[in-house]
Amino acid sequence: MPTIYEVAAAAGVSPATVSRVFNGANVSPEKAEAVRRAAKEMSFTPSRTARTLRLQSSEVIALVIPDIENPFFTALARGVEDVARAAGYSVVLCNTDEDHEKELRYLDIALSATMAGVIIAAAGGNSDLSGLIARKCPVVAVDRSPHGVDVDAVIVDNRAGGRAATQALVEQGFQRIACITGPSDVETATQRADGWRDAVTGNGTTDDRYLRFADFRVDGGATAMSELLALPEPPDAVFVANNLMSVGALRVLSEQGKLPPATGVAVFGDLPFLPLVPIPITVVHMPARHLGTTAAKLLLERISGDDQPARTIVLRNQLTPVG
Amino acid sequence: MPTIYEVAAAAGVSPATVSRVFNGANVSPEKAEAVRRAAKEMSFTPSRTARTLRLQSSEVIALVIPDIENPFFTALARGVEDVARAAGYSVVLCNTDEDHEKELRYLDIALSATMAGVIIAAAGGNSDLSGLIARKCPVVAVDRSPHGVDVDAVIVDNRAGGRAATQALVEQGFQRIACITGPSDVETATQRADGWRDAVTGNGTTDDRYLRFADFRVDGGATAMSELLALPEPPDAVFVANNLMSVGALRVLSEQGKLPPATGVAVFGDLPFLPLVPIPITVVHMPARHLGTTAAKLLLERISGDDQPARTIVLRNQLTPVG
DNA sequence: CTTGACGGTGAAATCGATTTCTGACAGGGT
DNA sequence: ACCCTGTCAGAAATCGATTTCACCGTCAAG
Repeated sequence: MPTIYEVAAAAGVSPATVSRVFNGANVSPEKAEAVRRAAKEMSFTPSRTARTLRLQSSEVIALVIPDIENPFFTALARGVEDVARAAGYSVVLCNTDEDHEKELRYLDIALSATMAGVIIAAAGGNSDLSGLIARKCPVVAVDRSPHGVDVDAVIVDNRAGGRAATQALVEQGFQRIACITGPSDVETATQRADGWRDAVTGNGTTDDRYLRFADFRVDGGATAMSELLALPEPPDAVFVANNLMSVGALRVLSEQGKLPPATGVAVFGDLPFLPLVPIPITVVHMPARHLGTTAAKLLLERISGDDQPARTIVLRNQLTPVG
Repeated sequence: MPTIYEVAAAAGVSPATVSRVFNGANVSPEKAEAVRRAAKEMSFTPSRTARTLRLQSSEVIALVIPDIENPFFTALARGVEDVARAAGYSVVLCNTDEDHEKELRYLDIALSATMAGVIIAAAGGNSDLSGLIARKCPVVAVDRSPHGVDVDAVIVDNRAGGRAATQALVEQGFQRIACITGPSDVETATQRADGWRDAVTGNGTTDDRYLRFADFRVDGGATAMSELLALPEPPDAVFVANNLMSVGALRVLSEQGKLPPATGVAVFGDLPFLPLVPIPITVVHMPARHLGTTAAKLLLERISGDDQPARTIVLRNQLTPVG
């Protein structure tokens, strides 16, 4: 790894001049050319580490997500990346696995590596962003807005989405509509369940025996579905609050020969890789990529010094009717 | 961001002592305690940037993949992450989008940030790893082994997998077996197609009109399938060389009412989120996570100084029969 | 009582880039 | 001829941690 000093020596100038060439300051054409030749010659790349240390900031933003294997979050990541790259920033992806400890570790890294900012889909509700806030590190919450701290957030209207999905089941004539949602300490999970409750109230059984808190994963969805079907009076329809759990739920329904249209199914969030649509289910489409691009834009604004009070942007979901 | 100097001042010791406390060198219990108290008090975190600059290496490894939205690569990423984290390393994910320029940029970053090592699923065959090699930066190739350079690699037997998948179609009695594979400059694509050719030779039409080079993406798979079906004598079966393209291909087959078992379908690689298995297709299961864990282990060995000649590890695929 | 070893500590050099400060020099106006 | 302005370039300080080197006690062996 050649350094700026070696390049300077080779080009017969001072390190300061080399730095100026690479940062677009005023340098005479001849010296600039000499520097560029020497740099190319020895394939010199300025050390980001040294640069970051000196400037106390880097062009890297951290994207902290709870589950890298969920297509929703990878689509979101693509959105973030597109915007960030266009602005000259690199994105590093941090997978927390819904684990607060891992999350905290990554936030620590973001700080101690003086990253430019953080976009976070918090694991659980009570993520500790206090360190970032105290250090004035720009933060944008996405998909889930953490409890208690006031930061920019980009979310969807979970309650309205849950309500609309459930409402669709009501209109299809189902009577006992169950709900499988995520962990009770995750805001998106409870809000979607609230939407379900809104829609079933007065339109069927609101009985909380039909409500299951699972884990936003395939197996959790399957387990919850099995439990529901084992009830004395099993539900005739189910609203599943995320994409992965719907996979599990549908598997169980399939095993028991109760696939739609026998059972009504509405899902919050899409599964991008279904080769065909053999089964009629209602889907609340999530603008995953837009969540990412929007969050990235907000973050870039903050990074460039914008310090207006925190904003919350609510994107719209779209309901795909049964088809 | 408090520095080691401020902690030293608060604890009444020298910065050297603070450093020693945090790195487990010999320090008297009282001073150590004082340092720890002061550090906690002002919630001090050592600057990774400074540390990295001084040590000329960081505990971060870069994982460079061509498509973060492909479940295969995210599963692989999980594997890498599990092993890396257990060894105290952080993983940063770099998505190249099959773009050589982006890839080169990320490799440059890895170098200039003095990362501990790189695991790369190369975009296209002729990725330029020469910079890494010249700088002796540990590299492990995964899934695809780059052309021309001799580095550790963890791969699967693509040709054997392609042959087995196609052979299964032969045994099911299909006559005109087509092949949809990836870009012709990606090794995995051509090898899988070679496997197809092995199996169809003498067992049906080897006509290269039945061979399509697509892009390893959903839409590419769909387009290729449409073209194949539009042939004067369309194929009665198809071997699709990756998971995403199979989604597109099956969509087209569905639209034309030619879903399996009417058409034979065999796929290299799995789609994890199929809620049910309504259609009988043959799947070559890829050990994605194992590819990741194995690659990470190799890399860690290299990082800790192992300099034996490069190795190639070939993992086994498993054929899931029609079901 | 001297010598050597050793644990504990601080001062200062170091990693590689950026930037301020300063000086040299050229050109234009009076 | 003199001053002022402006451009270009180098010396040196700086970012924050690590580590070498030197030094001081203390204690044990001779």
